[in-house]
Amino acid sequence: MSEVIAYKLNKAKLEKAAYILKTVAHPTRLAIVDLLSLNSRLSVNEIGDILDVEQSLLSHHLTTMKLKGILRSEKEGQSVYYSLKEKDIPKLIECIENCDCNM
Amino acid sequence: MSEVIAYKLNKAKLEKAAYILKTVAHPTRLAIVDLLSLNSRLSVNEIGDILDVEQSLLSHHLTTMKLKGILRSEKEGQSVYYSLKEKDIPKLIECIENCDCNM
DNA sequence: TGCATGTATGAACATTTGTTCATATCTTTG
DNA sequence: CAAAGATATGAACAAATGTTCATACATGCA
Repeated sequence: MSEVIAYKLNKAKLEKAAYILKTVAHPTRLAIVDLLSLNSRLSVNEIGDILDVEQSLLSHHLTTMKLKGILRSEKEGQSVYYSLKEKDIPKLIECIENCDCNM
Repeated sequence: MSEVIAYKLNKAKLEKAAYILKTVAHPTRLAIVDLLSLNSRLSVNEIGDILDVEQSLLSHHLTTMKLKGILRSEKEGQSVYYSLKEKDIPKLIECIENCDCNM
């Protein structure tokens, strides 16, 4: 007769967490987070130059990340500056860096 | 004349991190991590009962997670017990829980 | 006003992931 | 050894994501 084994997360939390993680789980988007954790704000152009990502693709990524609450943006002249909205996100990277999972 | 703005992660690290994050970024797989952070090991059956996931689907998830170095498994009689191989992974969940990103 | 620059958008397509289903394998027990 | 239980596997299909391309929009400047 097995006991009910508890787990702490409910369905909604699990879905939300997965949703956020998915948003970040991409090399380019991780790089953006990393970059913005070291530089308080950067324009789309600057990010594109540094990461060497094509303009439209980068814009799609940024839009997604903003939509999901990870980034914030402010328009200034013709440039749009993005910055981290969620300060805890870079911790994910640290956290992952310490793991030595296989590939 | 803009300076080169450094970022700390190289391409390989970014790809690896994204790869691990992707593996975890799924409600069922997060639940598995959560469950196994609270119970040192569980059989496929137990996990399936608790999470109410169909056998084959669960097996696919577990196999993936094992392949990517997140879980470990040991066969015992007719059961297979899974446990967390990577102790830092549950930290991701905590980390994410503290964020208040949009949905 | 018209051109250049910076950014966004949307549709089409490509690729990756998730899910289901049928079936195989292994182990235990009658 | 046959049947039942636990888990894995693989192919087929479905759905979600990533990428590209063409083009639109906004802003600043000649």
